[in-house]
Amino acid sequence: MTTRTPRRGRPPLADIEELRALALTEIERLGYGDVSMAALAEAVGVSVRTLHRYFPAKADIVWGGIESSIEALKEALDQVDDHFSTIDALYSAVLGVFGRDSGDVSILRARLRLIVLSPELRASQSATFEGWREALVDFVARRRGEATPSLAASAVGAAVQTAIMEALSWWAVAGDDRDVAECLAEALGGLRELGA
Amino acid sequence: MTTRTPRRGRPPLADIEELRALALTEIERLGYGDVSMAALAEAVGVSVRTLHRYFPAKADIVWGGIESSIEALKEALDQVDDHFSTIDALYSAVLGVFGRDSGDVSILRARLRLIVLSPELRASQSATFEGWREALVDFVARRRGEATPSLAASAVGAAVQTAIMEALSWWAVAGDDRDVAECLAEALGGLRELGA
DNA sequence: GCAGTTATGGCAGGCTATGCCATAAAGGTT
DNA sequence: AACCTTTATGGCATAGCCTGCCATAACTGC
Repeated sequence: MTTRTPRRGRPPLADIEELRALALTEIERLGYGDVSMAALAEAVGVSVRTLHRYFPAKADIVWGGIESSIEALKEALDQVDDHFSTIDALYSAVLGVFGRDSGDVSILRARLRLIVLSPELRASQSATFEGWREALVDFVARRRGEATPSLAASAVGAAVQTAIMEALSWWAVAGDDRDVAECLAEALGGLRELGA
Repeated sequence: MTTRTPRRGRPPLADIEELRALALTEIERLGYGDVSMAALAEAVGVSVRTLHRYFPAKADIVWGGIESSIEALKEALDQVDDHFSTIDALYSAVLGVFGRDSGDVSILRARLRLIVLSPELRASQSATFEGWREALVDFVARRRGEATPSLAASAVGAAVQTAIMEALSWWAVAGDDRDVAECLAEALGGLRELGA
């Protein structure tokens, strides 16, 4: 891709995704709040300073790991049938991203579980989280025929994101008796009934 | 009220609300991110350690200042006419808390402005914020006839809180051409139209 | 005056995060 | 080969938030 530059100076020690995978293993083993950047640095084999260069903030290790889901969400939102209502379109697109059971999604679920179960991570407001919300806001604005998102679109987009996070939270902490689709349907369904 | 205990040991140096007022003045003067706990401690005249005892976290200085709004919100939600739809009831209650122009609310607005304009504060997920959401979730659950909040109620409550925060954000950063009621109406209106 | 109680404040330490800079490792140039 | 440029690394210092521990201060009751 774009990483095909011939490189001039000293080559990096490792790929960022390798480091992330190693770090996430450690985080899942010990818990996000109970493993320090120093411990992570030792676990993945770089200095603390370098680790901070790969991941500006500790939360980025986890949040950045689901960055690809934003692109997937955007694509899914673009491909939804026009005759769906906005909320149905959102449900369909989100389910398309999180509901499938490929290996990718299995990892994605583990990451989300990590985020959802760690208050510090939920609050962290990472760039990934922002991008995700932006995608939802843009979609809502488009549906409303707005060139630039109004307050209404921003509020709805952000609200939907919150509802989705809530659904994923319940799913993450629930036993095996509920699946993602069910949780998402209930959460977004509640939103749909609000107007009635 | 409940503070009428006869006191045994050493009396506190100051009332927590006095400290909060002093600290908030300093925070509003310099900006939340640009004033350290050390600076605040000096400004209000207590040690850093003691300041941390009054306010477990820096964010609590600001968030705690709008704690009373939770009670106000709960009361307002209790008194809404039953024939209002859920979303109308929420709009009416929230407007009742934030829309009036008493001196109290003027201070409340300043606090909210502070929170809304500071990313660190928005993300902080304070106890006050949690309590506020809890009130909304409980109301939604009650409306849905649930003894204990379901996922749907939790999602809707949290989503509504997000929409409200978005409305307050726009209002806080907007010029003087929009008032709170207008912003809240647009944000919640967007949510209402979602089901259509 | 003495004991018990409560609040304060200093100190040490752990944590995340950033700036600065010397050093290492690669490619290109002469 | 020697040297320069470029890029990455890692160590050091620093700032800031937060907590535990403990000595000390201030007030009440005996």
